[in-house]
Amino acid sequence: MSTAYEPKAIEKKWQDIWQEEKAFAATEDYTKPKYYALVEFPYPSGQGLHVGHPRPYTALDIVARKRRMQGYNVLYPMGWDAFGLPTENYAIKNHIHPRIVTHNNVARFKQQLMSLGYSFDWDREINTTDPNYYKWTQWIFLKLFKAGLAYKSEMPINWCTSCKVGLANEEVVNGVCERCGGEVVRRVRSQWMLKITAYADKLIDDLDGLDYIERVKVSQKNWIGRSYGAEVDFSIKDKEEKLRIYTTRPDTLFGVTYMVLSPEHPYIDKFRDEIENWDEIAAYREQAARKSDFERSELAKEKTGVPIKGLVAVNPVNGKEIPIWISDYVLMSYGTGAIMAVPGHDERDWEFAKKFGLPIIEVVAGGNVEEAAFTDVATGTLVNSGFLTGMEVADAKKAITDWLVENKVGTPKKNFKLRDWVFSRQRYWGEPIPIVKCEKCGYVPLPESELPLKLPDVESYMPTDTGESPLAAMTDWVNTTCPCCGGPAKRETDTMPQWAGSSWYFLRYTDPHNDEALASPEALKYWMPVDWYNGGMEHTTLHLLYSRFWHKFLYDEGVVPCPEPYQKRTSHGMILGENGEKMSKSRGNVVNPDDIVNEFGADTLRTYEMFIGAFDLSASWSQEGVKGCRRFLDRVWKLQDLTVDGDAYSSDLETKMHQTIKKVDSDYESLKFNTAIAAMMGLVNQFYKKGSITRGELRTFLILLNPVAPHITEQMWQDMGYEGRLYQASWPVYDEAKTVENTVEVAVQMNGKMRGTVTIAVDASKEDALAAAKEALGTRLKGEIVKEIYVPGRIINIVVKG
RNA sequence: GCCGGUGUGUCGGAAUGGCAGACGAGGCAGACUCAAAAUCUGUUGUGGGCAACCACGUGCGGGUUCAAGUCCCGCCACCGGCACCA
Repeated sequence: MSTAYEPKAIEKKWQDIWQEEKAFAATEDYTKPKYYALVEFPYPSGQGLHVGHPRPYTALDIVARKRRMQGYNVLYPMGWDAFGLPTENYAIKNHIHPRIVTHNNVARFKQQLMSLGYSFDWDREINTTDPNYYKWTQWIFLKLFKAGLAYKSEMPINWCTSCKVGLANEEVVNGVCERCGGEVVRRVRSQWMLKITAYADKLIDDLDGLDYIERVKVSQKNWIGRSYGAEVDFSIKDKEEKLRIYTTRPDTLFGVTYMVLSPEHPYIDKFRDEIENWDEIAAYREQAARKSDFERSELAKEKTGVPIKGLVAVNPVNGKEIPIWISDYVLMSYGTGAIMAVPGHDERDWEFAKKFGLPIIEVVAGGNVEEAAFTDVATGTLVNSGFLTGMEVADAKKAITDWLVENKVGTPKKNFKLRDWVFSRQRYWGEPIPIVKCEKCGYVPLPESELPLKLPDVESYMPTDTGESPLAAMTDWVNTTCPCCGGPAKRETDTMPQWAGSSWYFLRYTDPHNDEALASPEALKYWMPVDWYNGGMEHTTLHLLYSRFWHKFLYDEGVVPCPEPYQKRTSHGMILGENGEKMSKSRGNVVNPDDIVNEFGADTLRTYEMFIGAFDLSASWSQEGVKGCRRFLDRVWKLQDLTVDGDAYSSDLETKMHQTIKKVDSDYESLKFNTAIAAMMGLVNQFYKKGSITRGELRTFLILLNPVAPHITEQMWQDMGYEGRLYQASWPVYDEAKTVENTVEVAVQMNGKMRGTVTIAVDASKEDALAAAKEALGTRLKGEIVKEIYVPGRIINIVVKG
């Protein structure tokens, strides 16, 4: 009899052995085939590890361990995305330096991750707050600056009047500060911006060659929001200036009945003297300016606006004079800040026209424009549209665009919803921006030799009243000399956002200790791109887009060897509390992974998290389910007592063995860990039913289970006296021919309804199969047979009439 | 409103158009035990029938097919994201 299964007695022991033997170190042998598996590195929060973390980590740990057993040189690294607001706020509240808070949190996280037995290569651990790391974050920023992709711009930010602090959009809830409930207003500040829009086309087009799950691609495309249309110049009566608009429906130009300017449109001030109802316009504009984003969207349903008296636009296609309105449903930040309104074929324009009694002209047949805007572009023929009348929408678009170009009143134009990236934070705990401002020379980049520009060790990192970064108070640090002219200059006091460090960290893992470059060209050439990257859906449009942007830029600069950082991207679902709600302290449904490891063991936690359900869907925690997985591992442990001699598979289980290898192998590849584990549970049940397992069967079984439950299997491997370590074993292969039984149970149906089963040879002829089926049906088979269907190995269906 | 996702036993969840409910949990019955826990064995969709068996059953309504949880059309509910992008 074996001793009882005691995870505590074996898990720490094997973790230490693996560490000592450098079992999972990626080697520098660039002749071997490589595999780079990556999970998003965590933000080391003060709460410690959440049970959500192990889900993706275990999933790719399974893939990494399997790849090693398949002979790959595997890179599976881990690190810390440690700059950020929560640490800074905690530091302020508790009067501990953020560096120390980070250090403590990282230590705790690392200890917790270690206790789960992940095969991370800990020699490559990185930390975004390490000056040796952020030196290269700053280096990339300088490259962006020199390439003209980093620039300063006036931008409104969210300002909490009570905390006196700039807030991220996510920190503004229902128009008030998330933390104190204080009023949030918009303040205009000069901010560093990154020109991600310069890569908008590539960020969409290059998705085609990538193995990303479809919904990630769709989200990225929608976020970038590319549209094709035309810019058209409307003349303004008795004026030289043209009113330029953007439209995706130039084909509807004959249906324009009015124009709308955004309240921020420069023409309003420009033509102030001509506007007869200036007071009314000014009042509307002020009202719009006062609205927060929240209020603007709340009031989105009810359109508001004021006609501008004294200005009249002229439609270039037919010379018709049309009124110009001002309304906040037109945004200054998209297109030209002005639109042509076609109420017959645009829902917003239709709503506005109905409210203010403006005319509606039908120019595309197919709907009833008095009832609703007709926006279908697939069907419909142009009417009331001069030379376009009679054309289909697609043809009309092309014809009118040609006409606009020919008559020099418009051009084809492509637009994006994507905005440039606001890259400044008025905070202490982030990477300093390596720029100084000189009165004479303007914004001057620090020379590379001065990197890293370290965060000064301030006494107080409290936010200031003025909305400036706490760094601004550090006059010794701020006042410097200009690298260009040597005159007095001031350092930039804003820091980078948390997204900066995570936008290139996957490159650093390939060569984490390099002092000469962010990574050596050889390491990058060998390891990149990442073969499989898994992370949360919440990072689809921010982190994933930002890091692709940086990578593409570095590719254009010749720093990295490939245009895309990640070949494959998958996403995991959330783990919810037992009540099906998101885990949170206030709901009291938080499960601490440490407790599960203590009570059941790391292997049980790993197995359960993989068994809980489909990997990409959210799943509710169940303590009973955890117990079931522990019970399974107990049964695995006791297989040792059933072992009999024999390196081969026993004849009655041979097929089952080959089937299970095939199933587990393919399920691990397609993230179907729950069914892989179910298959292994089924196999264990068979061993018990039979009452014995050969050494050869157990050996294969241990390898299959190892990626999920590495400690128990490694221990059993040793106890059974198999050669070497289990982590060094080779992944088993199956024989396709041996995955099929000689005889098979086939369902028998009559008129498509189940009537029983027959056991026949797997390659039985149709005649034999039908004969067997008819015998099984016996007297129940009556009436005239009209059709007989036989799908070998699957089903026999006899269709009768009468 | 738009985009994406999800609806299957008591619960978590399985099912290349081919035996719905694998696997796990829970329940019930039994074995072991003085007893309980643990463990082991059996059983477990609903209704009818002593039984063989029959009928019904994958959110709702239609359809295609010899055969639909799966494909098509039209809805409903819930979850997540975006929100006047011309």
